[in-house]
Amino acid sequence: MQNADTQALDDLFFSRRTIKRGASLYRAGTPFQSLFTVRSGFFKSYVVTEDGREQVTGFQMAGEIVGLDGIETDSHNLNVEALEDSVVCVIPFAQLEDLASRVPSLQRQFHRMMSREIVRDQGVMMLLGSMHAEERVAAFLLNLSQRFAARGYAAARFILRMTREEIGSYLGLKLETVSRIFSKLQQGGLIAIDKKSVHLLNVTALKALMGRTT
Amino acid sequence: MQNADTQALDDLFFSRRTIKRGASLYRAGTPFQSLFTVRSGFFKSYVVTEDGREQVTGFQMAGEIVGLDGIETDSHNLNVEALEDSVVCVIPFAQLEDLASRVPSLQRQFHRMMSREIVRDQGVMMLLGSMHAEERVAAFLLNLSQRFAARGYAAARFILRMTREEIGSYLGLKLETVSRIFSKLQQGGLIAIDKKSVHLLNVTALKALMGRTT
DNA sequence: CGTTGCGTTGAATAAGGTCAAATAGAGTGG
DNA sequence: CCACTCTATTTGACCTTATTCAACGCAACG
Repeated sequence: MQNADTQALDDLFFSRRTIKRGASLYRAGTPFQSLFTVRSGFFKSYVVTEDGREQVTGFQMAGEIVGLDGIETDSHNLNVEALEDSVVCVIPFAQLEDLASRVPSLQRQFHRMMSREIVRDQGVMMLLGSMHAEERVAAFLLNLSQRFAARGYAAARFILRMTREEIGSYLGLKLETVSRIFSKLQQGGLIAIDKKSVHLLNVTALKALMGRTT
Repeated sequence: MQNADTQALDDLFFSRRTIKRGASLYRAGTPFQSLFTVRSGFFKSYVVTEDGREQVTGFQMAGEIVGLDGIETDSHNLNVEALEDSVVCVIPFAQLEDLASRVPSLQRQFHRMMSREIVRDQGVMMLLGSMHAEERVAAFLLNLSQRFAARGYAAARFILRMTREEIGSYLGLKLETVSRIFSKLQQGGLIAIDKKSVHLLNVTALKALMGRTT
């Protein structure tokens, strides 16, 4: 969802860090020191309960920010893992706060970014709380599409970096359900999907699916 | 979830505003100018989709903060409504930002607060995405209990300010399901519930319910 | 009192979940 | 390069859970 907002931060040009596919950017419980903006690649963030259940809370792509969960307690509350080889820009938080207090526009920018994260999460709550499986999957695809488009990638054709299980976890569905719905959408001619590569054929119909009053 | 954090803000002592039961503190789409801390009373926040579905995104009680959703776009994304006659403290945001940039501890406080909101939302996502109806209700009661306790009220005995339908919306369940689960928990001796007044009889068992590996 | 909103409960139904099997790739080591 | 393994995905059959529909009770209120 973040658009040009992170630009201001990126321009500060802090150090970079490379994270290999499957590796963690940070883990829950570890000390919080920096925020990260994704330069390239793809991440998932998730929480794990005591009893071992894992809930994906979001996917982050280039241009988006990661780490806001750590500010509250000075230690991270989420796990963030690269779904492909990725590069992030490291923004030491102390430095950012200091700078923000002296540059009002940066402060503003930063606050907007946090607020956006809150609003985004509430959108997910909406999705999880009041949509049916099919609507969730449609919403998920459209959201990805929109984010890719916002970054100059093709809106209608993209690669799913995550597994069906991760999608399911994010959407509050089982992986089989996700798979079935993909198949169904394909049969309906709304999308073409082969493994990880998706092609949105009928965006209008997908949007209609989302808003259906079941 | 907010504890003494809002204290720093409250101490700034901005103007107050009274909201009658059923009245809105603010509505989605209206311009954002201020944050609010709840001095007394009880609120619900919710979003509405184009097709009219309503999703409750949270309940706010004394000591908690409201309005963070408005920062991003300078207009509110949520609706906030009083569930009983309430009083809030109005904090003009421009003033807060200005002050924060000059008082590092206040800046820090404010950032923590936003981060806490993000973490809280992710907790709700966990709840909605990976818990069963019974676990959700247990989690809901325990969460309320904990928040009441944090404010010096009785942890085991409190009044539900919201209807079954609002609870259901928040938990991603239908009101009948919520009602049934209350009845079941009561039969199991975990709680005593009569209309809006709840008494938690076996907190340990409720916690166990939450963490069950179904 | 009648009405209205909220809550409870039962019976039937539908939506997703679970279990299981088959297939297809991707990555690995020889 | 090939065989082998492991993981991801798809699909079917069946089952469980929560929803839907409906009836009823209760309390507040004009």
